[in-house]
Amino acid sequence: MNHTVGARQAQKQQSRRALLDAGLRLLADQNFASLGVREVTRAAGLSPAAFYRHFPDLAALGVALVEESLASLHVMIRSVLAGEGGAEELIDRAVDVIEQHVREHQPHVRFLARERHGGVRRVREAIDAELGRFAEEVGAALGLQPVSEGWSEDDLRMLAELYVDHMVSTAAAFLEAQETDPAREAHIAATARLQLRLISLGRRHWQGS
Amino acid sequence: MNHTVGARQAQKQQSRRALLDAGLRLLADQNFASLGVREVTRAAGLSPAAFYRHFPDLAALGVALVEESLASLHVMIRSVLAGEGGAEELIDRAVDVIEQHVREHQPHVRFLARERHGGVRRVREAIDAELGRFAEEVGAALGLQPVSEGWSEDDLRMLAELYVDHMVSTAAAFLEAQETDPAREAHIAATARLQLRLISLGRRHWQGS
DNA sequence: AAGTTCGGCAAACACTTGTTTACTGAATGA
DNA sequence: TCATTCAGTAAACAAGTGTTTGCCGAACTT
Repeated sequence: MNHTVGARQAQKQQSRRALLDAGLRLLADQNFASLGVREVTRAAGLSPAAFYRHFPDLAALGVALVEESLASLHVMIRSVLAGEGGAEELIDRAVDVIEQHVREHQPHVRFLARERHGGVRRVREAIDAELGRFAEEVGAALGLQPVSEGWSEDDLRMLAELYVDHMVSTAAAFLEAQETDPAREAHIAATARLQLRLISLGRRHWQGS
Repeated sequence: MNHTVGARQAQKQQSRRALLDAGLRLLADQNFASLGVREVTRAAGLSPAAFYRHFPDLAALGVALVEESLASLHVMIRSVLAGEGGAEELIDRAVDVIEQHVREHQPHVRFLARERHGGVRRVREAIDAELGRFAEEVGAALGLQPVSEGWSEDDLRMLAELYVDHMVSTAAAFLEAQETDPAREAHIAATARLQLRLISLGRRHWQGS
């Protein structure tokens, strides 16, 4: 939608990108609340004042990062639910996709994990709202599966939230493993698969609430 | 063990407590990494230099808080597993106890939720290690239940981790609800109960991995 | 070609920060 | 009673902070 070009806009976008990237890079080993304007601009190669040409606040930069991070999440969920196959195939694919996603978007995922319960309210709420919409999307997709015949709206939502929470926990575990003990990754994946199988077993025997 | 008295020691312990309390209070709306020595001592009514009579580091204070927080968690788990009753009663009691625990130890729980993936490695690792031991305790308790006949060690551990992760997610949800929309608490409790019922259903039909 | 817009800069504002220093004075022990 | 211990203090250190100011000069518009 925003294919305004012109050397002016282009360079502005470039600086904005530099700020976002610098922020994300710094967030590798500190949390958002302890980030500083000067720190970010220094890492981006800009002057402190330049920051305010792009964001009114540091929190605004945080919200922008949330949007970026979750856009990639929505892409991910679709690639899981899109394919064919039974429960087993779906579980395997889901865990694979999560693992790969964490590897490829490590900074974004870490940002989400860290700030989900972090100290900056606006960022926290943005994440929670988006994870809610995420659960809704999962719930709708679950409703289309044959296994869900006879399930109420509420029960579907409950199940979707269970899946989303499990996904978040798994992603966080992958993250921690990748930066401290990569050998654990396979074990985490195996555990996650078993847990999903157990949940899907409970789902098949569910009689409604 | 430490019933050393003497007016001297007593007052020192009192100051230490003041520092811990002040820290915990400040952590209500910021994360640990952005905490400052001056900030804590100011809130505790001491001079900045006094801090170093008690802790070498701010991280040391953080680790002390982790220990406090998790002691109360272990007490909690025992009070859940101690009682009698079938799966349904156990689920109801578990959710009740979590809800009550979050209410009574809000600052500690928030601290754990926030710093579990927070920016200070030493604190993060202390929490993760303790949650691991926690899962172990749950796994052992699960193994004693009749439903677990024929379950392997690994499968029990997998199930225990699922329960612990679920407990953490639920606690975090209660926390968020309590400070933004207390009316949601009942709904969260109901959802958590349903999810636990679904898991326990899967558990009854589990054939082993 | 002349005029306007505006992203970026250096400098200055009034703070806050962690940590060390030399000190005070009450509790302790001989 | 007198000497020692030691939790707590005020003051100073150099270095960091967010935000505003006036200005420059390249990119745009007319």
